Amino acid sequence: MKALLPDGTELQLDDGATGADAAAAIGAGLARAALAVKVDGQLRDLTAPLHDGATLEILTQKSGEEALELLRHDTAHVLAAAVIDLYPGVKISIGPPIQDGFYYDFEFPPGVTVSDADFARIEAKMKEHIKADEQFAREDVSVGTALERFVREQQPYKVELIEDLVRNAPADDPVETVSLYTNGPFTDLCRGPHGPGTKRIKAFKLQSIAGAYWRGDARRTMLTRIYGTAFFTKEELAAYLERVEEAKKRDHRKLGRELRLFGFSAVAPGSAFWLPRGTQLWNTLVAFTRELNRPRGYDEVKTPQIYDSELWKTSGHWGKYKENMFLTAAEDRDMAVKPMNCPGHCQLFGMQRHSHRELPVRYSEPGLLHRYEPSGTLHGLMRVRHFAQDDAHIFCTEEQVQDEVIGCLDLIFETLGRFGFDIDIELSTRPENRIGSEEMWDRAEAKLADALRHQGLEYRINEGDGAFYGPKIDFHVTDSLGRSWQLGTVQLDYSMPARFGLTYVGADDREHTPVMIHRAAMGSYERFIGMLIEHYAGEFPVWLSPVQAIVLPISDRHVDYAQEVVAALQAAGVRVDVDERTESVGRKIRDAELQKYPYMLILGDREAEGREVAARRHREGDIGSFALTDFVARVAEETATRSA
RNA sequence: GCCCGAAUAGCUCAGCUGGUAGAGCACCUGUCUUGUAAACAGGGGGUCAGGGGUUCGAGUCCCCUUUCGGGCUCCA
Repeated sequence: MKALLPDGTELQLDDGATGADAAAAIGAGLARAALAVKVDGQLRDLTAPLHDGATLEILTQKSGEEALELLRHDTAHVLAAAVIDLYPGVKISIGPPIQDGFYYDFEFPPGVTVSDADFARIEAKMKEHIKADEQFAREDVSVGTALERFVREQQPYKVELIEDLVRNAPADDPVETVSLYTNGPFTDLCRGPHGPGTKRIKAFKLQSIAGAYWRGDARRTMLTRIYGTAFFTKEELAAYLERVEEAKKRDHRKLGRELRLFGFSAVAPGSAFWLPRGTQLWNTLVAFTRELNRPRGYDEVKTPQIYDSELWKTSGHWGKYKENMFLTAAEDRDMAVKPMNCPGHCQLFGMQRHSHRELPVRYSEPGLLHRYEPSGTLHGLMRVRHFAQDDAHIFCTEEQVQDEVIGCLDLIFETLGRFGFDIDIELSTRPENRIGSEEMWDRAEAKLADALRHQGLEYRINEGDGAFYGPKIDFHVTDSLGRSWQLGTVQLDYSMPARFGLTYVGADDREHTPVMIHRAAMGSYERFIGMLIEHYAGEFPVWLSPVQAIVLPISDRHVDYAQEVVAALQAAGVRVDVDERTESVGRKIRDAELQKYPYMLILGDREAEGREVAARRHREGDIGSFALTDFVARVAEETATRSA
């Protein structure tokens, strides 16, 4: 029989030949390096028989992501083998490869807890299995045989997985057999494929331990998840661990403290205390928001913090989010601190009569919000209990929805584009727990999809993740350690205006219910600042930097001129510090570099005489001398145009 | 909220199997008056997160609480 190779050549093989045979026919080196084979684009074990006319690609460690995934999947099985050796009675569930590594979920016997202190012991046992070069042997068995086996071995999770496989199979293609993979003492229900043997695992490391609910369901057992990673070489593993260490240096919680932007206190968990510099950064972003909103027809408004529970019942939040709101009472009235601005904006809209001629009405408000987030979900600035959004609500007619959504997408891109983030877009559709009719959801989801297509944007559908009142488009960005966070959002809402009885008077002189669009570009300022810190590693562009320059007089006799320079910069709106300590210039520069000031201005006799500044750029070093007026103009220009 | 772990000076950390706290940086004072990434000397600063227990004796062992870290669930 024949097989076709990636370079277009044909390979002659005996009937019944396997991927391993094909690799051997090409060359002994490839045979040794082979991990798996891609047959007609499908990854298979090397031992799987080929068919005539198959297109083949031999997977080796040079094959990139797919090869790494295979290796990590192999390593997950070795981890399970080691854990079964060390913890008799352990129950196994699943162990897939993931981004950057793998995990395996276990239920340890009652009373047994495993922590990262046990990693050394588990890793040692894994090494024994790797050294033994145990082969991954695949076996296709009937559902009955597999069930019997896992029942006998008291592995209820595997039994449940098989039962679900059978149950969820389409009627015209029922599941009759399942595949098992055995490496050493361990046999797992597994789709495969796997590499030839455990010895291919040249470098691995267990990384962390975590609880994880069985099947991701908080009502079910919490399993113990062990995370690890694996590479084909020790050098790659070392390089990866080094990258992780480097990424940790960008952590916004660390930089926030070092750069004196914000802090946290146990007296207000999940709520940042903003130091002067952090507050400045915050205000710069709010000013940026206002500047973008103004020409787009937004009007800034202010609404109260605390409302009667009746308002939350009307909006629907009381039913769905009461547990996550800060509740209070005043004169026996149940009140709640606002977790979002929309009901307040509905109240505001309803305070006046509106003609269709006024629409769209666009209210923006950087309002302070409080959400009683579960303690375990808090995370630096990324997930907090007290925050503000660059929030706005648009009330418009059905006909205006398309243009308004497009306008929102445009605004979000202009906002996020300024910072150069890599953005992932998601369209989140109707959730299980929702209000409104199916027709409403059909229409709303279609409108958002249309707007995305109109803008030529790539997006992914996130089934069932919409807000309870409508579908949404979300903008996601990843942090320094690869965790994804939602920033901007556009949400279509056909429910809340009706619940609040909002109307406008149409051209037909009748009352109509407006459509409401909720949108934010940065999301919350807190999270956005957290992302910015990690994105820039604390080295903000000039326009954004809390303090843009620091003046460094060389000796005490230069302090007067330094004050003059400070005054000139401040008069032009430049944010500037001065270091008047009687320290060496080297010392002042070092400290200023560590604080990541974009500009350092060194002032000595030469500068004082010539009305100049000797400028130094963060990271770059000396950039030469400027006439004081020229330098002031430069920074003012960079700030005004946000060009540096 | 759930699982695992952690909490020692402002920060980063040391403190062996229990014998009542230490370093570097930062801070303060003095000397030095400095030309592009760390001058020198001295000094102050800790109810070892909080509470309870075991013990002759607890930073160290046990329990509870709080907060934080890594995940899971959740995220209007």
